[in-house]
Amino acid sequence: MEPRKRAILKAVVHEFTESAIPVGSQVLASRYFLNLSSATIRNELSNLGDLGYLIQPHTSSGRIPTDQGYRYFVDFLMESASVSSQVAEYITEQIRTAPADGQAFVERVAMVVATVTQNASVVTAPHGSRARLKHLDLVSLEPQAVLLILLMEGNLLRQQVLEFSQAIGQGALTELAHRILADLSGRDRDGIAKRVTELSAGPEREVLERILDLLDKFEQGAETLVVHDGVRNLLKQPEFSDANRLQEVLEILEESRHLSALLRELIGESDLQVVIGSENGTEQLRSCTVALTTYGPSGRLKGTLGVVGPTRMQYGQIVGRLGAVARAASERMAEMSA
Amino acid sequence: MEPRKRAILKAVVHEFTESAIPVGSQVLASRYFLNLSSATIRNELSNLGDLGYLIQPHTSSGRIPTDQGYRYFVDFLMESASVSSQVAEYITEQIRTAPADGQAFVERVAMVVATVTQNASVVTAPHGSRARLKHLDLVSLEPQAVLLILLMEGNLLRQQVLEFSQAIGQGALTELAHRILADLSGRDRDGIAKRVTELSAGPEREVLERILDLLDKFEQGAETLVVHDGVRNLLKQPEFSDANRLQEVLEILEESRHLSALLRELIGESDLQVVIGSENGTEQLRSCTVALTTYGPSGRLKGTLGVVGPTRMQYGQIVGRLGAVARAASERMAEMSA
DNA sequence: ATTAGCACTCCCTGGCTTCGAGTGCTAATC
DNA sequence: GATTAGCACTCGAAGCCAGGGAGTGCTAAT
Repeated sequence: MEPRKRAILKAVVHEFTESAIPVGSQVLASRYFLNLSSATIRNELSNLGDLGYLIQPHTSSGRIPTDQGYRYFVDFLMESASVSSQVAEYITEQIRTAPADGQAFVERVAMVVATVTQNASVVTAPHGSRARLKHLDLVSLEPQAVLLILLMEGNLLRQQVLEFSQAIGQGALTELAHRILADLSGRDRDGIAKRVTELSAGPEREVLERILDLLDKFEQGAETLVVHDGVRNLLKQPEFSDANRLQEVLEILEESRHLSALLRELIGESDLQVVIGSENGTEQLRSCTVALTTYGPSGRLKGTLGVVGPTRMQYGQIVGRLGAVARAASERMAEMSA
Repeated sequence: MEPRKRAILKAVVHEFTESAIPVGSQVLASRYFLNLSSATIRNELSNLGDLGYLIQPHTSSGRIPTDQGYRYFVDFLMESASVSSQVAEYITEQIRTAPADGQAFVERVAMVVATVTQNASVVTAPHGSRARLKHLDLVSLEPQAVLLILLMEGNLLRQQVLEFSQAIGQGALTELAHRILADLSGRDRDGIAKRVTELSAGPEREVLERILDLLDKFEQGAETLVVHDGVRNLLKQPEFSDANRLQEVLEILEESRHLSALLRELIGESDLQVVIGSENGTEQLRSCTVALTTYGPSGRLKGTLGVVGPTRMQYGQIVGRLGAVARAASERMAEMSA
């Protein structure tokens, strides 16, 4: 595409993401292209329309970018904005003072992302099949019911009730927990799986199998911790002044089952993913952009962090700030689990 | 107040909570009072207006209840609706299959409340200064940093990082945790406080003091677990078709710090609390009703469970269903921690 | 005390007009 | 050949007006 077309597309996206009103040839001429006449720009706009990058809500209105237009912008024109020192300070301060508790930490991250991007945020706790077991405990509830407590890397506590076929006292449980912990501490999922195969039947093997179950459940996603925040920010955007739009989005956000599956699908392997409007397989998100990145203390342990907002979002700024939060959160976690 | 006035007020509230349109004398005459003329009803409506129970959005429109009108309705006219067997089944099924994990359990309860009331729900985990310690663990993170894990009644796990003045190995920590647990298991906050005073300085006392800190922090509220769900339901209500209204409410719901303070203040000692519109001290909730009840497995352990919705809510039905959920959740918890 | 009758109020709706920003096209210009 | 001035045209937004209707308050009759 010719440089001038690119420049005009970029200007349209800039202008529209800020003002939310369709942009016409005159404002472009007067604010961005002083050496071009509005007529010239009209021609270019018309071409960009033919190429599928821009659309007119109705004849004789200004242009707004199509999903494809945003896509081109994000892929080729966007500059990831540097983060102002004020915002950077806010981020580091909030992350520095975040609690070490895995759940609470994730909630703090979600709050920070929502605040600095002024959109809705979505965050999953760092996890991964390579995450290592840090601690484990067995607590007797009823004669045959036992609470299994797992502490994984990332200080994420998990609990699950196990039903034993016969009663075991707390003393025996404690002893059992010790033995298992000594055996498994520092192992990841596969390490534990290997250990299971080596054991003969008995309570120890039973517990190990349940631990594996639990880990797999978290990994396979149904139970992955996903929190969201900042829905209130979406209400400030004109595209959500109509309640129905927001309702669709909320249905996705509040159903964390859907959400975790969605995130898993979207983020794939890449480090930064921007999914624009109809690129979302999910019907309810067709007017939203989801921007995601990963964070975590190590390669073994990765969480997802991102925003959900109208396709008309300030991509450059948001990508920049997402990165800043991800970096801060990763560093903090590395300290925590050092 | 004369019986007939009460009947008419009741009819107005019924009609308006269902239709959301101001109700006039004719619909009342034709649907509720076949033996009265619309003119008679007009007189009564006018009187009810003078008494402050009804208001007209504009001259020559039907009446809608004032906050005071709803208050009278709730105090004297409302019949807590019995829960249909279908809904009752849904509730028991969802609660029965809820995970034993304290956090996840609360989230399930919030989901159920939101679903059966079709409003936004708010739920806190059962807690209380009389709750008993069930289990405790110390895990070494860094040489001098130790993760304290507490399991309280209600299967609510809490964690906090302790910084020790000197390094302690995991072996010593495990031994310490055992000793403390043997000492404190089954004690409540005051029991632990008493034990602290009896101990001389040392790592054991240090840990006990931190445990007390942690417990008090949860009780005093800043850290009380509060979850909400069902915001999407509010969007179906016409009073929130205007995004600004919803934004105010969301600011309260999403700021769980505010929320927990609010709940603590509202619920007081009573078992069922309905706070209507401007009765809310909180400015942002002036057009909302908050209905709360308590639940928990025992007198020692009480959580709050309730809804936030427009003042025009179906009070009878909602109160009935809140009660049903509270009962189911209480029973389930009693089983869990038996 | 109740009710029929009636004038009145005020919102809602739909149609109409005006206004203006923006367009596409054509012909002139550089 | 690209650019631009000029111009007719389109279409939504906003304002205005009239008609319809639901609902009221008041008065007089029952």
